[in-house]
Formats: sequence, structure tokens, C-alpha cells
Amino acid sequence: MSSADTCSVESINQEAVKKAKQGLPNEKIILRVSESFKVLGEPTRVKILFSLSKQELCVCDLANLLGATHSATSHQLRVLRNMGWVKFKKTGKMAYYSLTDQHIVNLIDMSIKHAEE
Amino acid sequence: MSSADTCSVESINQEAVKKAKQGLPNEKIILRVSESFKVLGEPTRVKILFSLSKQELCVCDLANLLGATHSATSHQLRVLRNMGWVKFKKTGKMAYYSLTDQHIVNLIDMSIKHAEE
DNA sequence: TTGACATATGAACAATTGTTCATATAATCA
DNA sequence: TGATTATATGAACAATTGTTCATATGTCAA
Repeated sequence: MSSADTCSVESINQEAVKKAKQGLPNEKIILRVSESFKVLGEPTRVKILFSLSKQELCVCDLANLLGATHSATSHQLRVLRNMGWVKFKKTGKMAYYSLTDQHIVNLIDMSIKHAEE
Repeated sequence: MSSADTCSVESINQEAVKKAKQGLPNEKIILRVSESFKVLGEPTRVKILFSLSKQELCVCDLANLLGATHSATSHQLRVLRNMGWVKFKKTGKMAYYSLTDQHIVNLIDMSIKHAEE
């Protein structure tokens, strides 16, 4: 940050900045939260999560539903697995995916409700 | 999508796929929702929104708070303005930013609560 | 055991995005 | 008026990311 990026002392509301800084959740929480949002920032993944909230589906079903390749679908499922948001059970050749819990879909629902207004 | 990406008819649960497809919110809603999440997928923007939920702040304050340059801060504020999430009032040289409404911060709060568990 | 199938995954590529740098605008002050 | 300050913004660059392609693994049927 160059000196041109520092405000004159008078124009900074130091009190407010200090207060805001203290009020902020700690860095780790912020990073975790924005990481979650980033994962939700892809239509494909939102569709997967929404679909799985109604019923379990195999990779094949999901690819079909999304109009995506198996490979792309599998890659996206890995992202969701890494977040701990989906789990799967293997049955023969097939892998049936489902949600680990409902809270992510609650977030999506909340956002949909607002978007529909 | 090549033919290698098509499942055999038997392995697709066509009934489930059809049901899931119908249950999905329409494409526009999905896109709008994931666009919102994408914008929330940056720690910097989450910090800005969270800070503004407590009090209005000028660009200078925000840059100071974030440890970012004025330019970077201003660019991020534009993104938030484009989403309609923040507004500002000009007072002399200064631009004081504030939230247009509370709903986005509610989403963030909800996510923070879960992240803290 | 061989071939077909469902899924997983690394590498490469194209597209997107956040930051920086340079510059523009508008307001204040000397 | 000319200098300084607060903010905005376009262009360029680096980093990140989603998809595709090629290939690997494990299962089932013949």
C-alpha cells in the first residue's frame, strides 16, 4: 500500500474503524464462511444440492439432470464432499449421493425466497 | 457430451431424475441465487457487509479497516453497489456507504452461526 | 477372463476474477 | 487559480477455477 493510499488523519473516523474492527468475527470464521459461499456460487452445485435435498441420486442421474458430463459432475461432487456437505454409499458400480445435513439447503432456500421477491 | 457420457437406460433412475428436474427452481432463480453467493464468496466483501451492518463508513475507513488500498476497496464496493446491496451518500469529498437492507447480513449471520459450531 | 460400465481423478486449457497501476473527476483549501 | 484530497474506473496481470480429455479403478455379466 503506497502513501497515496493513506487517508489524512482527519478524514478517517478512527473511532468507527476501531469499533468495526472489533465487531468483526475472527479471520478464520470469515474465511470459512466465504469459502462456503464460494462453493455455493456455482449454479451447478446449487442444483446438485437442491436435488439431493429431495432424494438420493447416483452420479449418472445427476449428470443427466444437469446436462453435464460424468466427469464434470464427479469433479463437482468431490468439491461438495470436501466441504462435508454430501456423502455417498457405493452399491455395486453405482455411487448414491445424499446430503450429510440440511443446513446448507436452508441457506439456499433462504436465498431463493429473497430472489423470488 | 460424448456417447461415453451417456448411462445405460437401466442404470438411470428416470423417475427420480424427472422428479428432481421438476422440483428444481427455474434457471433464472438459480442463476440469481448463485450469483449472490459468488459475491459473498470473498472474505473482503463479507467484511465490508458485516461492518456496514453496524454503521455507515466511508471508503477511507473501509480501506483502513480491511488493510487494502483505496482502489481495491472501491472496486469491491462497486460490485456490492451493482448487486444493490449497498448505497452511499456523498458529503463533500467523502462517500458514506451503508446497507440498503438487512437481508444479506442475515444470510451471513446464519452462515457464521453454523461455522462457529 | 474378457468386455462393458459407473465412477474417479490428474493434467491441460479457457474463462473469470481480484488486485495493482495509472489516470480521471470532483471537492476543498491555500 | 493551483495543489491536495477522496473516490472512481479502465487496462493489464496473476491467480483461481470449471470443463474437457485421457486414463485408472473396481464391478458385473457373459
